[in-house]
Amino acid sequence: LKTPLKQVATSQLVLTERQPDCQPLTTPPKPKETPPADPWTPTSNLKMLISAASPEIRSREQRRQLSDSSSEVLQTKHCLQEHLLGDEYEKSQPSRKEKSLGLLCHKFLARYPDYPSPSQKSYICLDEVTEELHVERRRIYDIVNVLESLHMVSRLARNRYVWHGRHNLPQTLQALKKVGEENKYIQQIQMIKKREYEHEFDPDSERNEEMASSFGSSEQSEMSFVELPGVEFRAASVNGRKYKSLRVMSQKFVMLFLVSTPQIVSLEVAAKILIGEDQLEDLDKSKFKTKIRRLYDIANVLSSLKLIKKVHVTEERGRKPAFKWTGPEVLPNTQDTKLEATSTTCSPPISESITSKEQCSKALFPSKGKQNFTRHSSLIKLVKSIENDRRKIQSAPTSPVKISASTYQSLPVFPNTIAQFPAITKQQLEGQSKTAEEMQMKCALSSPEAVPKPEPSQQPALSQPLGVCPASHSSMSPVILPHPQSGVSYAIYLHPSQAHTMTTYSPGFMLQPLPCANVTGIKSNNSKILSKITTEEGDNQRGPDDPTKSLAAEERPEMKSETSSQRCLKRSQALPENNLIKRRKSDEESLDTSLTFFPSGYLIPLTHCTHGNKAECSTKEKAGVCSVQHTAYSSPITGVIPMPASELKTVNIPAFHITPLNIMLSPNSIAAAPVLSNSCLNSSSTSSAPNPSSSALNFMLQHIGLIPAGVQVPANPVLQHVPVSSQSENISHSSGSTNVQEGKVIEFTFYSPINESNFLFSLQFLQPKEPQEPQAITENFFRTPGGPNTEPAVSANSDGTQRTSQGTLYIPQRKLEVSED
DNA sequence: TCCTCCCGCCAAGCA
DNA sequence: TGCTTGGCGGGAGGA
Repeated sequence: LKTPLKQVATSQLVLTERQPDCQPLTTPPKPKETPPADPWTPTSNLKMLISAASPEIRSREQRRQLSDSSSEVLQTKHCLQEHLLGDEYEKSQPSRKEKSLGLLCHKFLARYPDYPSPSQKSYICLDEVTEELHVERRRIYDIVNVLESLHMVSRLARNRYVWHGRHNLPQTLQALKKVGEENKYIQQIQMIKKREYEHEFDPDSERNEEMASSFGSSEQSEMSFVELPGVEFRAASVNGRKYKSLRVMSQKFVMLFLVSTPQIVSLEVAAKILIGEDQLEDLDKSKFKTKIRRLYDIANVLSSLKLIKKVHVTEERGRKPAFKWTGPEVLPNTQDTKLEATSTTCSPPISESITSKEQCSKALFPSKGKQNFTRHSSLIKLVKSIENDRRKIQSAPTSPVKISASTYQSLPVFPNTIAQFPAITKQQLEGQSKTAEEMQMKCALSSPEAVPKPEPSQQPALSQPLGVCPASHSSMSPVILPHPQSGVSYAIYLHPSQAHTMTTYSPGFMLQPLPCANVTGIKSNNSKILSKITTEEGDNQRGPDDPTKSLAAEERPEMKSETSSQRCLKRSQALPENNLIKRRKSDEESLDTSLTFFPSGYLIPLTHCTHGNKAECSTKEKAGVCSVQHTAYSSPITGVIPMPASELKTVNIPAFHITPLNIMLSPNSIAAAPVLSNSCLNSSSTSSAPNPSSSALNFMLQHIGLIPAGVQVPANPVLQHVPVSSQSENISHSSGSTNVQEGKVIEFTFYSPINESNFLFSLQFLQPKEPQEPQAITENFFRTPGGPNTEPAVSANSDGTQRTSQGTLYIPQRKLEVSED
């Protein structure tokens, strides 16, 4: 371990002290010397305590100490300090040069080894760095962003980065070179130079238009971050800012060097190219100046990395600042198959569909090999979604420790591609045709081995995702997957008629532990589609007379490894019971860690299942109904088939859970029953409406896309019709939610800000007394009047509320014009 | 004078 | 509401 640089180090000192092989693997201790102007007085002691308590104060104080010499500020300081803050203070202030980003970067780099041991990860805590380097966070971000662009660091969590050193540099440079070539930066540079030669840079519109068209002809487009497999891009910002961030700019800048011959790039040319990519129409001076500023920032960091060196090029117009590449030579790519660096647009440079497909697939599903790639532009949405998820992970206060690439890829079942599954499936959904739907239904019904792959033409570049989707992909609804050790079953419900959702976006596709053994599937009236229910228990759980044994065996491949389930269980159990949504989100965000995933359907775990833990479900062949034979009692679960708001999709909410008693909807975990156009269910009174479980309700609404994630509707939504309960409530649940009497039907409308529509929900809480009744109820409940193969009709009430015919809730397209009630 | 780039405002996003 | 992150441009230091 090497002692870090002293704060007062001059640039020369920094340069001499920075040794490439120094290996400070941990954050070095804070330098002991105190600024001469800030002696250790009671006041300063107090200040220290205060600043220690608040980063903001700390930062402010640092700012003051470093640069604030105004008397106004000084008056607030200790008299002794103030006494010393005169000339002496100013003299003690580092000069502008000493505060340069390049020097700061040297200091920063000196803290970490160029090639850290893979076994020992160096973590970067921004707070520590800013404190120890006596610098504002903002400056550290500048450095880190550039380093991130070279995959020398990666964001781990809030305030926390991982130091990779230069291990990834060759790969990164090669990838950048490839992307640069594909983006035809050489031509752009030549074009700009040619123009400069012919004319001075002229912001006249004509010239700009030419330029714009030229850039357009070169098929430039917004480029996003070039990633490396295993070095995940975890930008904090998931919005558009990311795409003009310092990271991206830095990569582009490096690309220019790598594709140029000689490897000298002037700031002006670089700025023009970067501007040209971003906003061709705004090729104004201010933009140019801003780009130049940023390029200086980047160049300072790259210079500190000894990748570039400042030079000057002399042209007709005089001396111009430029930079020369002094980094490692990047060999040309001779084997494209080995280097999957693609333009983020992916589309223009890669013309062949297969290539494009493969590349995009690889971009989504990086193999373990040393492949470089960028993301296909068409997948930016997916990437955003993924990054959004990831960001949530990293931003969470309890962000998990980053999983290294090796860990990532050594997960028993899922590569890190799983983390992208929701987005992938979402993408798939958007492009789905009916044929695909049928195929997916078959897929869902078939064994894992028989999972049909979508037609390439329908889902270009995504067949791979499907191919690698978990075997559970083929799980049909509902499926009980017991947890072998705990006896807690996992279940997934998927309404047969919604088989197309099997591969569609399913925010809640992860499994939740379902501590319930008995589940009844919902039979669809669509004869073509059969529910399938399986149970699988651990060997120590399986009863000898398990009627579903064979089926379970068939489904066994769908079970993810025990470790996955266990982790899921543990994680889930560790979370508060009453925080379903958070749990779901949290788990969802942890996809890449350990969870078992199901492509569709989701669960609200039973919060109370203390009696039974064995699933003994018999598959009612073709009917897909699992009758319950156990005497175990448990709370029902709710399942909702998630669907995209972008399409008019049917949504079935079929996850009724049948205990030996009956089918029922948990009072504390609402089952959103399909809307009945004219509620055939009992309804009469509007008083004393039972409150649906807030968490379950929100869970449902969020997952069917009616409210954004994170938005919570009150526990008592707008209940419009509250049918009278036919039975007295005798189920109690510990979640604290209002008890709901069985048989009670709650009908309420909900205005979805996302869809800008009103939706009418009917919720029924059932608890038939006979075991067989639930099936009938279920069937009735989900029977579509039109009969099999008939799509339920959507009806709009006069008030604009979207109603569906029996059994299905239709979610309208976004922007559907319905009255907001 | 102009290059260089520090500095910090402020917005976005998230918890 | 507070914090993190980072885009952005004013304007100052230095050559």
